[in-house]
Amino acid sequence: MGSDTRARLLEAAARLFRRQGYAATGLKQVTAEAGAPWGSLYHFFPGGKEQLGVDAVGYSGARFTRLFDLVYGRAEGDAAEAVRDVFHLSIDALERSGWGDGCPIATVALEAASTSEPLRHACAEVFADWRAATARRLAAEGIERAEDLATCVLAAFEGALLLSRANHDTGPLRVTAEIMARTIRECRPGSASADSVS
Amino acid sequence: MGSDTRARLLEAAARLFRRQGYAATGLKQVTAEAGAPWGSLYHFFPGGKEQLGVDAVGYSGARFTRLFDLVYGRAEGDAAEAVRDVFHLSIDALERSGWGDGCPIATVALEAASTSEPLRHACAEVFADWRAATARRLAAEGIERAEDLATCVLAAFEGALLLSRANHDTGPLRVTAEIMARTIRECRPGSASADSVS
DNA sequence: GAGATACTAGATAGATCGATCTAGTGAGAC
DNA sequence: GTCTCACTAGATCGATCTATCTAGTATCTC
Repeated sequence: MGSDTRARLLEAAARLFRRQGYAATGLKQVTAEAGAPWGSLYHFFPGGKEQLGVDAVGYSGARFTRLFDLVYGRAEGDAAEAVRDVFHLSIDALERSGWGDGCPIATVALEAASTSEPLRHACAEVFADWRAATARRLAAEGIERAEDLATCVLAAFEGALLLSRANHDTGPLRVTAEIMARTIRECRPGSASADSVS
Repeated sequence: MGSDTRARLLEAAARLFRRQGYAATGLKQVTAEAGAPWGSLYHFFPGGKEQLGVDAVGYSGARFTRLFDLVYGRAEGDAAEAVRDVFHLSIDALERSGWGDGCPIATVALEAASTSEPLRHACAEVFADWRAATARRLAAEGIERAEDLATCVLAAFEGALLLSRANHDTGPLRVTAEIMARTIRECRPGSASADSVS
């Protein structure tokens, strides 16, 4: 047992979907990148391309959830600092990969939003996980309405990643990181404007 | 002169790219949707699919720039209110179209970011226009670092649109609109935390 | 009317797509 | 040994893709 072919296929698919999207990625390219025979693809993913997509989204999503939990679990710094760290991890990944490694889910999510219900649902679940991880970190600091703030933080992160990738410039990620960190600090209990909302 | 075939092709391409992305949209589908003959496509867009993509991005981008200027040019409400209005325009479009009409650029931008330089550049220019329009509106209210705040607002908008589309739920757009409106108000001169940054 | 230009119309090419199918290989069960 | 089953290997299918090519039609100029 134990052939790692399935894992290699999943990894290759995740990498290609991240870089060039779902529709632009051919299954032939996936098997070539994975060094796997064509026949193995339909052995491990009898549901074809859509199943491979769903599984790859779940795979990438889980990997990033672990990464979030790692950063959020660190002792140093407050929640604002932790969020800043997440942004800067993406900055590094973007620069190191030549603007290739953005969000592993976003492209597929947009492509599938009105096209494939299983794929869209898989993306939505990943986003929910990321949001929940962020919300827990915010709530640990006593921030009220942590769920809503986490939604906004995740949205700003995804959007900034999109802008930075499109512009080939890390500026949007850097700027957005600073402003969101300040926004988080202002939501802390005891902050001057924390309860200016209700 | 005066055949509107080119305009119909552009409109159909923009609509399809918005809904299902660049790679997933076939040129056959574009001509069919436009009611245009196949031959006309390469007559008006000799550069093929890529030129059609670049032109469609510019077309959609200009249309939205006009829409932004319209909303931002209104007399009623402050900048925070205006930004809120932009978010809610998208909420309406999303609901009316059954989650189809998101950002007309974002999907293509992500697909092209590491794939087609001309296409990526076209998207970057559109984003720059949108950011500039937002920055002007913010600066008109005396907000400092309006460019940076506009970047953040645009990022949050794009990200919230992505999340709402993936979740089939306007919640992320609504929540993010409120938080960004508050953030803008806190950046106004005279606000308690306006100069707590430097 | 003649000729040039702009556009329409669609056949066709050649490549590639996702998916199915058959045949073969290899390791473990008994 | 041999039976079984997980997996490999790739030929093959029909559909669809982008792009090119040739004709034909309409419209304007002169």
